[in-house]
Amino acid sequence: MTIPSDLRSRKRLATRQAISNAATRLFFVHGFEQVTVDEIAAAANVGRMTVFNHFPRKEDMFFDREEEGRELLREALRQRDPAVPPIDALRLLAHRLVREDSPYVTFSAAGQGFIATIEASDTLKARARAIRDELAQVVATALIDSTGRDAHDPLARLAASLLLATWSTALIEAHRAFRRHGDAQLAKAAFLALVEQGHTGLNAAMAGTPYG
Amino acid sequence: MTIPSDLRSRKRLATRQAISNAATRLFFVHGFEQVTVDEIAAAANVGRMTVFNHFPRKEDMFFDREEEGRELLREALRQRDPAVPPIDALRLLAHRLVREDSPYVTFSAAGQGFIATIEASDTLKARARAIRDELAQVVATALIDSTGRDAHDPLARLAASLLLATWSTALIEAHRAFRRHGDAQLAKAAFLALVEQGHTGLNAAMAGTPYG
DNA sequence: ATCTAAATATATACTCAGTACATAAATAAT
DNA sequence: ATTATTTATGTACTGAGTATATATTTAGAT
Repeated sequence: MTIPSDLRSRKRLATRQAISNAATRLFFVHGFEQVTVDEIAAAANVGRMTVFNHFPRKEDMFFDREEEGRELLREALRQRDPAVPPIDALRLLAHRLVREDSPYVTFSAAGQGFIATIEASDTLKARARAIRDELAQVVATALIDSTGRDAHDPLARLAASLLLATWSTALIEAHRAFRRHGDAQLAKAAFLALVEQGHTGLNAAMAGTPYG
Repeated sequence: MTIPSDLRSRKRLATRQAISNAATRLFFVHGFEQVTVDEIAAAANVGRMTVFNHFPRKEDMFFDREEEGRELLREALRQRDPAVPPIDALRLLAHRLVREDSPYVTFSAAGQGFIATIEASDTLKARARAIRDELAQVVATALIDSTGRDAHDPLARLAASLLLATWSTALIEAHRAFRRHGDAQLAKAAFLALVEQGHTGLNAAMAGTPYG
């Protein structure tokens, strides 16, 4: 067992990036289903098998950076002020992301292309839903960990599910608002307004539980 | 243009049923991914193309009856007492389904097999999520129709999304409860308890809006 | 009953994602 | 320089889904 040297991992990362970039560009232009893996391999100047070596599924080239989102949620819960209930910590995270212009809540032409590409493909929509459920699982686990409740507590899963439903709806609707009015500030406001509305309900649902 | 006669549609339906039955049985026994379309065609005594003629996607053989669920929601909203807010009408629907032993909220060994088969397959899980989103869309549309609000009202979508998140979580957790305790009554109680909890939040989120 | 048109079933040949397995090329470590 | 390990890639396969053509069955009219 040897620690991977710098040159090797940098080369590997470069190859991965080349593939991801070529793929994303092609997906944006022609649509996900219209681009074949062979075309991506050719565009990235690698063999077809190299593509699958880095990305087990075609969708993974589009949804790179999944892990970041997961880590964002985990961190926010881990580093929260103990006086702040976990769910509220995530509400504050939403505000912070907007304040700090995080790419997750940035509305721009590029972002529209990203969303439009997803909306135009059943496969990408399916993957987006799967990611939403994975994030809900992360939140549920974190909620359980930070309250010391039973690992199978259905309440934690309900809270997590409602939270992710709120966030994803808020994101989608904010993108819709941006598409209609072309105003990024307005879209951000719409995002936060829906997050607040959802969290109002979430707090009510969890009032009197350890998650409230 | 001729109206399809009885014999024809009965034969077509019989073929469809034969395929669906053969497929579902094979999926239960061997798992979704392990069964090929060729095997299904053989088991149902039809040609391979006939399978795709009736079911565009392999998953469709498993999730037959989708339309029923959609219609159930639409009907509940259409036939509701005007004094009852639309969201509450759906809460009452949940109770009615349990009271009337609807297959959707019945917990049994067969139901367990159904859920277990889904849980064991990424493809089926993806389809289940897609159906959840389709139902959310149905609810959102119905909410908008029954209140006369703007067709793009983000609040309706948020409400629908929270509602479906609640229901699907409640269903999954009830199945988990049944798996652990083997008690159908307990599972039903767990289902209703989570639905109530979710709707408490939903009502709070929608208080002061036309959907409350 | 026979003929015609429509609906339904099926055969053939294809595309493309993803897998299994083998091998080559590059890099690390001695 | 040699050997071991990682990374890239080639070949051959499986299986879902599509396109298209054809056969078979049923409906409806005369």
